[in-house]
Amino acid sequence: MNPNLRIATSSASIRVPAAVPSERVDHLAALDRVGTVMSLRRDGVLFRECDPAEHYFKVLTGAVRSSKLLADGRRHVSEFYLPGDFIGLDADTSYLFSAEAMTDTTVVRYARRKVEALALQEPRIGRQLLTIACHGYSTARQQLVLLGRKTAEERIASFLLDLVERIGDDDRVLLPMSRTDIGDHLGLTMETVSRGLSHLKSEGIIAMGNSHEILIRDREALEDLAEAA
Amino acid sequence: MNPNLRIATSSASIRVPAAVPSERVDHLAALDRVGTVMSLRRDGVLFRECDPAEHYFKVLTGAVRSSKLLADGRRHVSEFYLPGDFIGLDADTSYLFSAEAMTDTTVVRYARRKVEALALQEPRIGRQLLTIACHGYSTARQQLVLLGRKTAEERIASFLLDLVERIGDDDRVLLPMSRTDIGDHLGLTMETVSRGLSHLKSEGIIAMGNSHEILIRDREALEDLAEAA
DNA sequence: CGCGCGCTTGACTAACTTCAAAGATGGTGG
DNA sequence: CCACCATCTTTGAAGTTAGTCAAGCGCGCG
Repeated sequence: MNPNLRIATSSASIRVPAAVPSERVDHLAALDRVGTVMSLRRDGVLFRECDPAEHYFKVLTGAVRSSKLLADGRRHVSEFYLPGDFIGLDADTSYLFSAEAMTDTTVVRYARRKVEALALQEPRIGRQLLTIACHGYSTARQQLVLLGRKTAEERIASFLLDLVERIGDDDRVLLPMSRTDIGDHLGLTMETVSRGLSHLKSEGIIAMGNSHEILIRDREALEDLAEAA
Repeated sequence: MNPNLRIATSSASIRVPAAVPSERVDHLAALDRVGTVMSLRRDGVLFRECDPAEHYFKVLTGAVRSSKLLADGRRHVSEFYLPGDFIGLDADTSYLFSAEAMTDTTVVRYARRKVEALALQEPRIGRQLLTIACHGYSTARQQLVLLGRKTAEERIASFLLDLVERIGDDDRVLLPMSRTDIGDHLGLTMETVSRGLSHLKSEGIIAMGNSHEILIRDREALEDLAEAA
């Protein structure tokens, strides 16, 4: 058993991710009855690529990274999951990516079998799952544009704005991930990410407390950079 | 009214895309009753980015390109839709991408409102939509790895294998799209795509009849290139 | 048969990566 | 509480991949 993954006893209220559109009410409440809350330490593994996909997860606190290794060691981080985010809907019979906690994290774990059964009984649950899947699909397609056609600095600007939106407080955000994680997410190297951030700082567009605390000083300029889409 | 888009009279049988996994039966049959068959000429527009998303579509014959323009004219092609593929599930209230026919094409058009109503009545329809959305999500995430971490030649190899799988006949495939479309899909320029194909040809890995007819001569070598994932 | 558009190829350039080293940061134990 | 060490980040210089610009080819359509 993975020592980084411990099952806690209590239940928990789960909030809908702010970014999921068009659905005001959280019909997933019924799901909570079939969910188990778990705690993971930093670098704890939720699942690995190719594991049989028997569970869905939802992040309560902390942050999870979804990644994949190519044969020669190149890594791609396809998503960062933050509080409220649902994990695993893209999986077929096996997971296509690994998922690891980037900081100490709590998640709810749902048996996939039970969720599917519930969805067939209660159309509104099915509908909610569909909404989540469509939102993930849509977000992934936006990221395709970023990786396919944006420059390094545009990618970094888009990334910062996205994170501020999701876990920022006004114009301030604490990055839960390393420069390497960001690079692997944006299709860049750690060094290019670092240089990009330094450049944004030297332009007065952002400020940094420590290297993980970002302050947006000129949101308009950042949006112009992210632009394009 | 768009002259490239004409509504035909007949109904049509719709096959499930071969690539959608884990669902043997096509519960969408009930949907056909609420669908309208339409024909589009080459370059005909199904919808544009920002149009209100009032319809879903499914390709019957031909090929559709889903693309987005950045402010300065850079273009990204996020998906190619081929016979059997369902279009529009990622959209929220507006479409996020434009969709245009790459060749003469027929599609079925479904009113989104009617589909949603059906899905709530009939859980298996909802389940089928969920499967399609998850498949799109999963495919998009695979493409993120390609754009984020693969080299030009690896991208081209992956692309060819994907197309052969979807519309190829054994080891032969007719590309319905231009080099520019392929480049905009793979995050490359037209020239790089052309050079990549020429190089694969010079290595004896593929052969070309005319520039749109590709023959896989050494599938193993192509898979090794696409590899990595 | 000729014309036009898309594809190919070549030479040069730019953006990002790689390799390397120095600078900060934060966690731990004395 | 402070000092040390490991780790992560920043910065610099050189290298590589893919992009840009430009010219010529060839297929397919009229």
